[in-house]
Amino acid sequence: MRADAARNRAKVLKVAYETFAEEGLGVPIDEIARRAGVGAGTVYRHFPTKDSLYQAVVTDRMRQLSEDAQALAAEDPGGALYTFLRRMIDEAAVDHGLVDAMAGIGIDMSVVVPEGEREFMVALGELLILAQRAGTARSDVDVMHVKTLLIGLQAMQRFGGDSDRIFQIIRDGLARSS
Amino acid sequence: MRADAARNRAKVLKVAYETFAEEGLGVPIDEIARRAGVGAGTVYRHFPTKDSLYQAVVTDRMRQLSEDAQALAAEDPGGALYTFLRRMIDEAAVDHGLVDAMAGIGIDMSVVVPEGEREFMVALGELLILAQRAGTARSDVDVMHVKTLLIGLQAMQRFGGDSDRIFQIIRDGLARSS
Amino acid sequence: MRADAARNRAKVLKVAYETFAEEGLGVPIDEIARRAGVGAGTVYRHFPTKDSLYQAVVTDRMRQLSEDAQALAAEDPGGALYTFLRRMIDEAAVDHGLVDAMAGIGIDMSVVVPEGEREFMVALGELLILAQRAGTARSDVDVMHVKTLLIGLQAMQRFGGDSDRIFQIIRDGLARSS
Amino acid sequence: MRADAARNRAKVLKVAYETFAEEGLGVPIDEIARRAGVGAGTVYRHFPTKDSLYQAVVTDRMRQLSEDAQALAAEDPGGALYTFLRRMIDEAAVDHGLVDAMAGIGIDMSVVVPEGEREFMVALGELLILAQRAGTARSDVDVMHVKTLLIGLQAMQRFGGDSDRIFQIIRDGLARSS
DNA sequence: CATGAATGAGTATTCATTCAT
DNA sequence: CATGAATGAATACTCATTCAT
Repeated sequence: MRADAARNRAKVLKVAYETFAEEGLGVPIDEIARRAGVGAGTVYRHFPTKDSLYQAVVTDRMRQLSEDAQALAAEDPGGALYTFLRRMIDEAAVDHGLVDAMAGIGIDMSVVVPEGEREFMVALGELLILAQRAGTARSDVDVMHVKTLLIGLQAMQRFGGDSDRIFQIIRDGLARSS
Repeated sequence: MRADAARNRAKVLKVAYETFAEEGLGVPIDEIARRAGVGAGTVYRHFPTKDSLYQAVVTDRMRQLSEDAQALAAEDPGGALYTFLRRMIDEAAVDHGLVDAMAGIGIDMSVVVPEGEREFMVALGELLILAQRAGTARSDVDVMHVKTLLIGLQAMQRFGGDSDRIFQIIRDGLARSS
Repeated sequence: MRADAARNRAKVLKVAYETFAEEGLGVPIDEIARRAGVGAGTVYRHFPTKDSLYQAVVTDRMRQLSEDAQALAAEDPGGALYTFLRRMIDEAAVDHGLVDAMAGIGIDMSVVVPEGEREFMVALGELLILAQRAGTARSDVDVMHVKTLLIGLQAMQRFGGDSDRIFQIIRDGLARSS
Repeated sequence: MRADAARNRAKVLKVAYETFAEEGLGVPIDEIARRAGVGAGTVYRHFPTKDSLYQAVVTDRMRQLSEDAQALAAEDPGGALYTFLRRMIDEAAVDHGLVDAMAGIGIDMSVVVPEGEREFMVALGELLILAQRAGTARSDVDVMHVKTLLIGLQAMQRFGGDSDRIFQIIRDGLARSS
């Protein structure tokens, strides 16, 4: 790919993420093209359908998150899981329910983002194992449970309310020895 | 209201709930009218905008749920909270993320369904107090926390996975004496 | 026709005139029914189509005008023509372009209101003849010319501006001995 | 603007003028698109609302008229005013009451077409001054009076009847030394 | 390759008219 | 007769996608 093409792709991806987060998934492709400073045709060259753009945005985001998780694991193995969950929850507000909105529209993320998803799960799994070793997470849960709790926590965060107490409840439940 | 009008209104509401649940909020009004066996104009007579139909569907559902909650409280005061949560979670699969989908579309339920909401919160609050009295819920949570957890649990249920373990985690977290 | 039916008919006619004048011809029949305090069905009983209501409104108005013209002729034969024109022009603002709006919508009044029209022309003709006898109108014009000027004057009045000077110009043109 | 886009814009404008004149303002945009041989979307790209299309049509027409007026002034200063009025009146039949129809629909041209309007008034003002210098127009009228008379003349023309005599009456009134 | 103009199917909403109550 | 609920055709406008420039 030519350098300028790659630059355009990256620019569109970034703008798309921000725009979806700000305005919801309903924003027209034209609007994203405008904000990215390219023609609509250029968006379509890189992402042949709107769904493929959704997918690319989410994959990209998951990659970033996986990297964050790895960095946290290196810094503070025992506390990384909760730090990471807390961070993702806080960012859920920014994402404005991207994933749920997609679900609401009938897009099944697990089908649509298999690669990014796998990477992400691996990274999350690492954090869980470290926490279990450190005794801060019960042993009868696996990475899917944590992923599920994460989904729930994000939903709760978006719903609003006393997120500290909620986080504490989940943390207590997750830490309790079974 | 005339008998036939009331019948149509109820029919439309029922069909709308089912159709939104099945197909998502995107279904055209025409489709709902078709399924309800009425003209599109009839839907619009009762619900002058699509948003008002969303709102009516949710209000209606909340009323049902409030009634369910009251019935449960009468039967089994101590266990009612968890029975109710469990039931709502199971039904979340049917709802197919109605509320989240609405959020994704930019509809703020708390603005849109104040009456039904209030009733529902009162009923849920009853259950919480009964549980606290029975010692099955920690005392440092209020009804908003429970509502928030419910939102999260529904999101998790829709996400799929081992809902029993998840429910147990939340229950443990909620029951833990603070 | 029963007394209440007649009362309804008159009420609808009055309300329709006022409403069309205020809001334009676009107002839904339902709105007129509402303002008249009757059901939509009742409007349709008396005026089976919207066009027939337009027609009835205009016919009714013309009948009033004819009566006005006759009264003026009796009072002041020489000046009646100009007084009448002036009055109609002033009322044009109230009518808000009823007739022109109808023309704009593709309704041809001359086809649609033959009776009322004829009466009106007779009354106007009377005024013209009286004015010609009194020497205040040139002799090379007939009632159609006056009607046409009236149409124009109403258009000008609605357009706004210095209606006195305009009226004077027309009056000068109409009075000038040919 | 790209050449093809400009061509489409012009084509739509031309077709819209003709179609409004023929069929009234009620014609669906789809119909105009069809007649212009473009998709509905194309009409909307150039004129994002129907009102903006009305406005563009009128602005365009006023520009043509201003040019006509200037040409006439150059040819025959003394007679230009009446020649121009006469011409506009004759063309009023073609316009089929565009402006009045707009007024009937509730569109205020003076708000909507300020630029085209100003140009037109300037051109008309020129003609009036030339006529006053040549002694063929009374000195106590200004350009607004003439504009108003024009509106009225067009209304009369559309109404039908003996337009020559009418024109003569107005001309006599306008020429009469005050 | 990039651009942005064109396409046209899709949809919420309105309203004249009919008809069951 | 009166009512107002039901009908459904009509229409402005949007936006994903294609394609000429």
